[in-house]
Amino acid sequence: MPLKFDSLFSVDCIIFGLDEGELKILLIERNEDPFEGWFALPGNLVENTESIESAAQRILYESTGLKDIFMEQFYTFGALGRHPLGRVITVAYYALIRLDGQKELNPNTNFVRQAIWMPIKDMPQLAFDHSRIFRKGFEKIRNKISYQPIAFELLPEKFTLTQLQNLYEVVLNKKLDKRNFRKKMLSYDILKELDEKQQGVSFRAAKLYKFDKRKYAKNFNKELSFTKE
Amino acid sequence: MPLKFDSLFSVDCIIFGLDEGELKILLIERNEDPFEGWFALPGNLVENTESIESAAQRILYESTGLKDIFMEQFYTFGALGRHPLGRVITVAYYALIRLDGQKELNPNTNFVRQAIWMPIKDMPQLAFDHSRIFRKGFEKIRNKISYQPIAFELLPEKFTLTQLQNLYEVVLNKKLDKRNFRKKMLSYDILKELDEKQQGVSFRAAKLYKFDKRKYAKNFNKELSFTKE
DNA sequence: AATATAAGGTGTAATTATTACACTAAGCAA
DNA sequence: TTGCTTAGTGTAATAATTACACCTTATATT
Repeated sequence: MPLKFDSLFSVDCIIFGLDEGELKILLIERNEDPFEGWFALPGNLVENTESIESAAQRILYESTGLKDIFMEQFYTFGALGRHPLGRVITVAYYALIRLDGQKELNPNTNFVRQAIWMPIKDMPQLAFDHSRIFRKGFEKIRNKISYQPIAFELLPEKFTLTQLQNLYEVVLNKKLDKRNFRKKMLSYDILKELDEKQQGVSFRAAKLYKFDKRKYAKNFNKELSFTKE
Repeated sequence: MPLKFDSLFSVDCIIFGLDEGELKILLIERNEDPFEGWFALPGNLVENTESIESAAQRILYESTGLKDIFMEQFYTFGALGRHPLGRVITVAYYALIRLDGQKELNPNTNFVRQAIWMPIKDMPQLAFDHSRIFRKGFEKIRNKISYQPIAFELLPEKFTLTQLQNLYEVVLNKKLDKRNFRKKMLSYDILKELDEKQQGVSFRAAKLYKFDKRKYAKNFNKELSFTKE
């Protein structure tokens, strides 16, 4: 095997989470060179005995303690200068996760100093070309949320329509009309209205809803459009 | 560099062309093992001194003689068993090209026995996991043609509205209404109507149009929707 | 010259989707 | 009881989509 074809490759993950209505992504602080002390996307080299998907799962687990997260591949980055130590091609994944209460992060590999949830509005400069990867991934979910029911993966199982609308507004970075949003969302008939209300709020409590996978599967071979306006 | 991270990786290309209204893709017949004598997508290993994009260009040139084709990356395949000789991860690209008259193919590398234009309706089983790659790429352009002006890259510079409609019908695999198609397409104001007509047809000649990049750039930051119906 | 053939080219009405817009209701807190 | 905050609701105007059929024009044939 001639050396000129030899390369390393890696996986990098953009993990989105919603914390009190604020969109965050998971970053690690690097504990080794290059870029020691910098924030980066969780990622590492792929071994040649594992599939890319399972590498993504393993690396995420080692960096953060999180397990069994559904991830979707979105792009592969291989510019020549992207890694200071030589040719490393990286396959980028994103995932949307439900934080609910527990969001402790427990990295268990020594090249990670800590893992944190970073509000996307405060994103620092990242190591390597990770800022670019992040922008491309964020663009991807912004686009995807408009026609696929991925918002529900970020919300708690039971949510109010206002929470749902806020999420769309945060991701799309624009205001939506309350009446139109509700009318449209309900018209798709993919939500189940529960007999429950929000608890512990100091104002009129809103009805809770669940995303109904059954209805969704029944009503949509074709795509939705959640966001024209 | 520990051996367990060592991998090879490659680029595979799906090149679409339109030949007398028929959609074809470019295949090579392999001249060496594994899969000697099988048809495959043009592809090969990426050297560690070239970017993925330039590797795609180089490999396409070696396999077919074609140069300076715009290619877009769409997915990376890395299942463990996908290559019989070991771990090879492949980055897949597609391109749409204008065949016009000249469509001779001149492979100049000895692992390619011949390169041919294969009608997509006659696609044979391909080497490696290339059938799967093809399906995913075709799905991608089918999706993309619905909201981006990529159809024009396949057509000759001057085309009739019927040719344009036929292309949409072939890619989307459904009939469209002539009046509605024309109304909508013209409403986007991205075509330039020429003072010329089709030549050499044995029936009433149709007006020729050009895609007008200027108008397109002016009229669209947002996306089109060519195909609801 | 007349006719046949084949595709080019065109409009309207019904339906559906999208947008803009503002007030009352409910629950809690002071 | 009053005030505060968010929940929840409808309508009318506009725009987009769909369904649908006939006349026109250029060429080829007799």
